[in-house]
Amino acid sequence: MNLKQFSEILKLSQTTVSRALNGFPEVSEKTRTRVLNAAKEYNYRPNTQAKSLATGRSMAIGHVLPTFKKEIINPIFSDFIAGTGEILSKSGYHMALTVVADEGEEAAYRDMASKKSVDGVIIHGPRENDSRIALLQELGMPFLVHGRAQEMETSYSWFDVNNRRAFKRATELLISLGHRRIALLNGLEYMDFAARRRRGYEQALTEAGLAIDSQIMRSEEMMEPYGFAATMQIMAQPNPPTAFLVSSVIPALGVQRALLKLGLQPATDVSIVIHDDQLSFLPIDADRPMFTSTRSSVKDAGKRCASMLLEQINNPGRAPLTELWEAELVIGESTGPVKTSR
Amino acid sequence: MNLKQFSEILKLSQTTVSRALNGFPEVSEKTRTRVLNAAKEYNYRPNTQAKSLATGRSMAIGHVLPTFKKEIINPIFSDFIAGTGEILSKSGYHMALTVVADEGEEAAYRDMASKKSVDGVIIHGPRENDSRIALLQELGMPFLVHGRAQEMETSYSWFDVNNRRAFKRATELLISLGHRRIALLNGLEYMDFAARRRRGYEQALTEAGLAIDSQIMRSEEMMEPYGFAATMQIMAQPNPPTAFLVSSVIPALGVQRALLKLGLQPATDVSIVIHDDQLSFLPIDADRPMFTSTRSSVKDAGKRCASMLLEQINNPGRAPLTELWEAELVIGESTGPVKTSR
DNA sequence: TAATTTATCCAAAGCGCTTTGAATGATTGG
DNA sequence: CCAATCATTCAAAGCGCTTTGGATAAATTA
Repeated sequence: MNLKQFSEILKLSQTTVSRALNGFPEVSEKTRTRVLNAAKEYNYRPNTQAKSLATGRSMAIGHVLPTFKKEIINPIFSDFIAGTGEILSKSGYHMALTVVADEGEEAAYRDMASKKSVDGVIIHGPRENDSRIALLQELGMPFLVHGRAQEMETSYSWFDVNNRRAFKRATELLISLGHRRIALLNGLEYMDFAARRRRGYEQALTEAGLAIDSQIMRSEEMMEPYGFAATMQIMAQPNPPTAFLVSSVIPALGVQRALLKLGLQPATDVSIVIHDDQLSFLPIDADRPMFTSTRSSVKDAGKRCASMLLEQINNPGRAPLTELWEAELVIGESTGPVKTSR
Repeated sequence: MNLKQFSEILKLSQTTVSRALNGFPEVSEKTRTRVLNAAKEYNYRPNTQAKSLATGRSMAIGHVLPTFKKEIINPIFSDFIAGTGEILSKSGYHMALTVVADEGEEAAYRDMASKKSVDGVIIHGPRENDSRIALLQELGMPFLVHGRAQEMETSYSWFDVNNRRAFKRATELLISLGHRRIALLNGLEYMDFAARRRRGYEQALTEAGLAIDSQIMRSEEMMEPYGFAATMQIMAQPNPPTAFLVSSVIPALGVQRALLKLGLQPATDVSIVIHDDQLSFLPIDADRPMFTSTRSSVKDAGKRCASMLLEQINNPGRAPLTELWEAELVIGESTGPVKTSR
């Protein structure tokens, strides 16, 4: 059923029906309810593409997912879009996903822009001086960065968690518990968030007069085996750390596995602090949190990002929006005072 | 830049340009290359909605994601779409995601159908006698079910892994290792795949003349704490099992954590077999697999589902397509012969 | 050479909607 | 009672593409 047929049934013009459906004031309440009821009865809904063509708005926001190295799509993504999607659907938007190989990323954005297939995009996992930002600005496509890209002169809209501060506080917590050697299992440091986390860690160490030792620092993709392998290796060193700072729950599970394999008890023998994105499938806070963590819900981040992007789309002229959230420091069962050496 | 402007530059009609771009034979090779080069030079790409409106095809396939209980979006989903997206983009398709609350699911499908916003959909996580199947058939929307729904009379296209067989074999393996009490930590059993897994497990037990004991069977959402809590509780029982069959890596990590906490060694004290969807962020097969598992890549499943759906879309008349994959049984480090009791 | 075929190209209609500009009828004021 | 205002409604022009049904020129055949 299309508008023409539908309006013939109602014995109204297409104009009136369209206006009635879209809430314009030039139509009487009586006819509006008549139209609305009939729409429900005949299950009439305007064709998406026709509507988009006429209005010039696609009512979609895009995510470009590069199958970054090893063809991984970050698991954090499922939680993020759970949040994003919730907000978007309330505004009648949906999400368009495009999966591309690393090289195809720029082309994918150009594609979206020239085909006008989306009204805006969310940029994930910004790197230093990320080229996507300049690209989208050039294309005139509204966008919001989930994270930030350092060393950018131009201003743009972003949403981020204060990763530096979070890791600084986490490190300080460990220091206050008496730990002097603290290992860092970071994410890939060409990712902006990981770089910031490292800076926070180093700041705290420096301010406490502790040395920064690259022997106990790692930077890799945040997977379980990474946590395991790195821990096994680091703990085998002559002067092993008494605490670990880990960038995500996933590798932290590997750390835990390694410690237990080594016969070491978390908290008593070795402390662990993690950053927790509160992934829905890896909740760590059943009753008493399993890990001490700096936590910030990635799903909530998704919600906020969606709102901010919509804001941006609906007010094209406006200045960039930025927002920085502080992570919460939650004490769990994985930290304790350093063991007074025999 | 639109087609009109673009064709004026080329001093050709819109018809010819359109045909050149879409590979129709009625245009000379010379003009075709001229058009193609110009398109690249001027960065011309046809407007998506206009094209869709004219052709009647949206070049999108839809995923409806219900934020099922606890607002979880299954982490398996990220890997699945990594596969799906890869195939789709090769064919010029993209994915449209809609996140809905449980109740809104049917409405979301109706919406897609009447708005003609997608050319087909993939149904995730089918339940018994799943109502979505009848709905989509009624709506005349091409679809493919990832999984199967039992007790459906009508035929439809599906792709599935032989979950029953996989769990039967896994159970048989444990039995052959001498295990007589085997716990099952299943997913939610109103999900078709989980119900089938349970049946496989029970079949193997029955055939071996072993009792089915609901005391050592659980069915819950596959999260880490579930594995932990269930294991702690089951192992505290009078006659604890000597092996665990676990539905996913995620709860298996919890099982492992529990065992280690209880001072039990996997394989030597308690055997574990899991089903492994080969999630990219939880690879268990670094060198020697950490877990013995029945494995089947969910990403590959995503690829195959995409192909099958496209097939379905491109040949509207054709009979439903079905495909059943066998999971691979991989021996890892988590299984061993039962401990001969003291 | 005239008639036919073939290879190219094009004008215009149509996809289903929104929106402009105008028309109609009802209401009000003088 | 007529003019002016207001509230409703509508016809038709677009949005940017594809595609039908020619038209034109070149190539082939008789």
